[in-house]
Amino acid sequence: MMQENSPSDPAQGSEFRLRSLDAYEGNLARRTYAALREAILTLRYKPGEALRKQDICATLGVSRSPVAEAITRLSNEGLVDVVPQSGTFVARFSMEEIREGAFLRESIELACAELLAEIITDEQITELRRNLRLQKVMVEDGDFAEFYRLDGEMHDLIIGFTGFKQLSTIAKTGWLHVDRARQLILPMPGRVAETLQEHYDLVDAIAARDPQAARKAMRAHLGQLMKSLIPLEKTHPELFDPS
Amino acid sequence: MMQENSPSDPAQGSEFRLRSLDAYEGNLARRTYAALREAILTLRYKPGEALRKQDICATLGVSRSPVAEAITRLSNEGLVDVVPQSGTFVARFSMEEIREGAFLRESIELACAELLAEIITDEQITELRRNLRLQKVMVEDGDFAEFYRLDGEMHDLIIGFTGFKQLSTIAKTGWLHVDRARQLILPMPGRVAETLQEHYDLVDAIAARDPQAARKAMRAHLGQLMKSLIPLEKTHPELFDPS
DNA sequence: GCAATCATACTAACATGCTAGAATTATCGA
DNA sequence: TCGATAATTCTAGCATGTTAGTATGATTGC
Repeated sequence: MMQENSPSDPAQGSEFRLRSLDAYEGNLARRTYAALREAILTLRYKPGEALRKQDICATLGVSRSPVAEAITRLSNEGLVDVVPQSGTFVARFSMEEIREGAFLRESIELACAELLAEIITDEQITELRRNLRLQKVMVEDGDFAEFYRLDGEMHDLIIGFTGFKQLSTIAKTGWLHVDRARQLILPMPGRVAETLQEHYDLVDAIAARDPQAARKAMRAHLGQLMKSLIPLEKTHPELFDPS
Repeated sequence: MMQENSPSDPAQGSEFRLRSLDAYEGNLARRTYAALREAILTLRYKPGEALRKQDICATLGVSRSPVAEAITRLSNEGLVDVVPQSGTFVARFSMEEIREGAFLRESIELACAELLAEIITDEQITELRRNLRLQKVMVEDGDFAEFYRLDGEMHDLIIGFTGFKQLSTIAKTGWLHVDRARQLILPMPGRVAETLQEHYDLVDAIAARDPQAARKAMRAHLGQLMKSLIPLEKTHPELFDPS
């Protein structure tokens, strides 16, 4: 099996890319997992790149056990590919997986929105609206990072309001690949404003207790996102699975 | 933390409950995971029971490493609860988790059925119908185990026909808790016949390319299942999470 | 008899040694 | 010069030693 390193980064071995473990919580294995996951999702580890266990151990100051467990979890989530007796590689993008993640999230959130239209409380609507107001501020200030954080929080709120505890985790796991790909897109002010409007439409539909409209808004929203992701396969072919 | 063993089985230590690893495939860790998972899902390991790593190692003839990795995976799926520095316990049933698993699957399959209504091919419809004919035979013969296997296969087919590769795994992971609880229900011939009819309705709706009808059929199907699961909390309180 | 304390026997979590197999590089033959 | 082969150096996977924390049972003090 051959899986070339990026030829551009021969001397980046000294790992600046992993945050210290005490930025996270849990046991060593869980924290190691969190650190690696973040580095992969933010593209500090590049798709196709080999993951050197020894370097990771040295950088984080832990033994191979927690690192191995972390890699196993990442492998289960599809963020890394493990090749037996050979190596572990950061998974390349796959438009197929991205579509699948988006479909999964759409499935879950459509179902949640539909359910919520029946059971949502006024306090919960207020919380969603508050989140939207914050989003608006971030768009005005051009603080895209915080906007995306609030975006994620809003989706979390919608799922969480159903009362289901694990659903959000599952939705986010599927969403990982989408999130990683989204890092490649420079946020365009105009597009972000549109996104905000889509969020308004979605919350309005839920608040109006109109499942059909909520479905439509959710569809439109995710459809727009996919439209922005599809060109990536052409512009960054080296980051994608040959398929 | 206190988590009493079932007082009824003091001497069942000798593990008859795990199938040999060569019944599965993959590396040791994966096979160990599969063996434990099967034992838990078939209730050969009872909810609340402590999992003794040493016994498992001895029974399967492997070291602690693959067992530890297997338990980590089971923990991620919610099938076991790990108490740090204390012990690992087979997760008790939780009606909340069961509802959530059912909701997740419903979300996914509704979305799939809706999508399929647009893209399903005649060959795929034929395959579904063939599966139904087999189901009918099993109902006639009273072979409930095989019926349930075909049931699962049918759901897999529906999801798989969308072309998404991972979706089925996710749906099944959420379904785990439901599946485990279902082991407690004695299949009643009458109910199984009804279930078969629900399957017919579902496939008919998809084949007729009628998303609305497909949604309705799927809803009805899973609603019936939940109805049969709810009484379990009363009849087997010791297997459920105190909540 | 009963509550508090202590010793013991467990466990998960972590560190590390070992092995087989794959990729890479070096060596050799033409 | 080039292609095949052999040696080296990687790796994942597995086994096992070690540590720290928890639950349990015995012992003590009253």
